[in-house]
Parts: sequence; C-alpha cells; structure tokens
Amino acid sequence: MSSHSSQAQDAPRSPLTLATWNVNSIRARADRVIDWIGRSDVDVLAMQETKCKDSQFPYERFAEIGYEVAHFGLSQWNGVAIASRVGLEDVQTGFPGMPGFAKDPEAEQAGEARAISALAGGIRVWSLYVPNGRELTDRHYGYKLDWLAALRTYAEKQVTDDAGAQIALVGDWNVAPLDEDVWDMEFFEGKTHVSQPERDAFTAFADAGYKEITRGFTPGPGVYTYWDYTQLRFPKKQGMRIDFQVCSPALADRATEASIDREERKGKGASDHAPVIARFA
DNA sequence: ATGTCGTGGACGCCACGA
Repeated sequence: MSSHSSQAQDAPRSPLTLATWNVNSIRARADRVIDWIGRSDVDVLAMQETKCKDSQFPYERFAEIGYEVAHFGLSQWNGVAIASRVGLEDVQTGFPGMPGFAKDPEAEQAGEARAISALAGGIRVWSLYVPNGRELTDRHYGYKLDWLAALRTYAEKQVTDDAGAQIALVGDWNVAPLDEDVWDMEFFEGKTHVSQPERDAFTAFADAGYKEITRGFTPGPGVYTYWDYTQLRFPKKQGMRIDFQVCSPALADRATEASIDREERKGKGASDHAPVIARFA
C-alpha cells in the first residue's frame, strides 16, 4: 500500500471546495484567475494549459492571496498546476506508466506536461490535461487512447490497494461522454471527443469504481464547460462538456454540490473553458 | 475550413496547437 493513500485516509476530514479550470495560458489569464479565486473562495484549483515553463509561472500572484502552487510545464505547450490554501504535499509529475509522444515515431516518446498531483486537504488531487486527439486518423488519437488506458490502470490500482483512498482525477478530459455533451452530434460525426473508443476509455473509470460527480448536480442537455473561440460558439450556446471531476468511491460519497461557472466564459480575455467546481463534505 | 485565441521565432508576419 502506498504511503500516499494511507496518508489521505488518515487525514482529518473537513469540507473542501475543489475546482478545475483549463485556463488557456496562465500568463495571459493571471488577472482573471486571481480575481476568480477571490470571488469563488475555492480551497484547491487544478489548472490545465498553463502554457509555460515552471520558471515562467506567476507563483507570487497566488502567494499574495494565500495559495501555494505546484506547477509542471516543459514548454509553451500543455502545462498543469494545482493551487491550494489547505496544504500541498507530495507533488508528483506524470503518473506511473504514462505514455509519451514525439513527432518522430522512431524517436523516444517523451512524457509531456499533462499530469501533476499533490495531497491537498486530505485529497490526492490530479490535475489532468488529456491529449486532444486531433483527428481519428492522427497519431495523437492513438496516443490519447493509450494515455487514458494507462491512467485508468494507475487509478484502478490505487483503489484496489486502498478502498478508502480519496482521489480526484480532475481536468480537461477532451472527451464528450454523452451525445448531449455536444450541441449537435451530426456536426461531430467522424470527429474526435465523441468516438466510441474515447467514450469507452472514459467509461472504463466508472467500471473501476470511480464516479464523475459534477454531472449529477449540473444536468444537461445544453450544459457545457467549453466553447470554441471561433464561429461565435459561446453566444450561440454551442459548447461541449469535456471538463470533469472523476472521484474514487470514498471521495465520490462526500460530494455535496457542483457547478459550472459559465459567467467566466464571458467578456474580453476569457478562457475558452469555464471553471467546474465541486464541494465535498 | 475557421466570425478566435494563445504561443514563440524572427517580426511587423508566419507557423503551430486547440
């Protein structure tokens, strides 16, 4: 049994608010993110697509408002972080067995900055940025499926080793699990995010005992977490639900509420994703 | 492809990724 899960299990339980948000560049979005944290009063915020190296992350902006940050960024692409005001211990970058990617199929497939985790407020929080997939025929699509399968293998082992493990797999999953999670299934015919293998890869976490806890509090149809910048998708209410909080059984039992802050998608300088917030008892 | 963003490199735009 890992020390992480027993630590989490033994930690005192107190109510906690956890949010996940693909910020699409923390440097371009720092003011909005800092303002939002102040307004929303979250204990822990998992961020994706920070689009910077560790040396470029605006740690001091978060420190000023009382949040520690663990960030994992290797270049201008990807980048994941966790901000917490309830402690941040035992940071891990990447998960065991995580596949890598390189343009050259013959080259070593190096790990990308798509997963970071820390123990925060007694919960093992993972901030995840699942590969996009691009096209069904693209090498990135196979990479995405392999990445999700490896994450599922890791996640399943955690709850097999410790049935009481408090684990949150939150982030941009880049999968729309149900038809109602996109505005028009005909538009998505033959595209990524809605293909059966991607949906099966997402459902596999439920088969391992995990539960996506935000949907039940924010039922569709027409409820989304992402709207493309192009084609006036947001004003036309043409979005996708692709950001989720997938929780281990013991943590899922503690979920008391969830919401999607679509107000944050409005106005100049908005990310193309909205924050997805959950409360645990 | 793009009623759009963000990044970096060598600009005053282009390529790339989403």
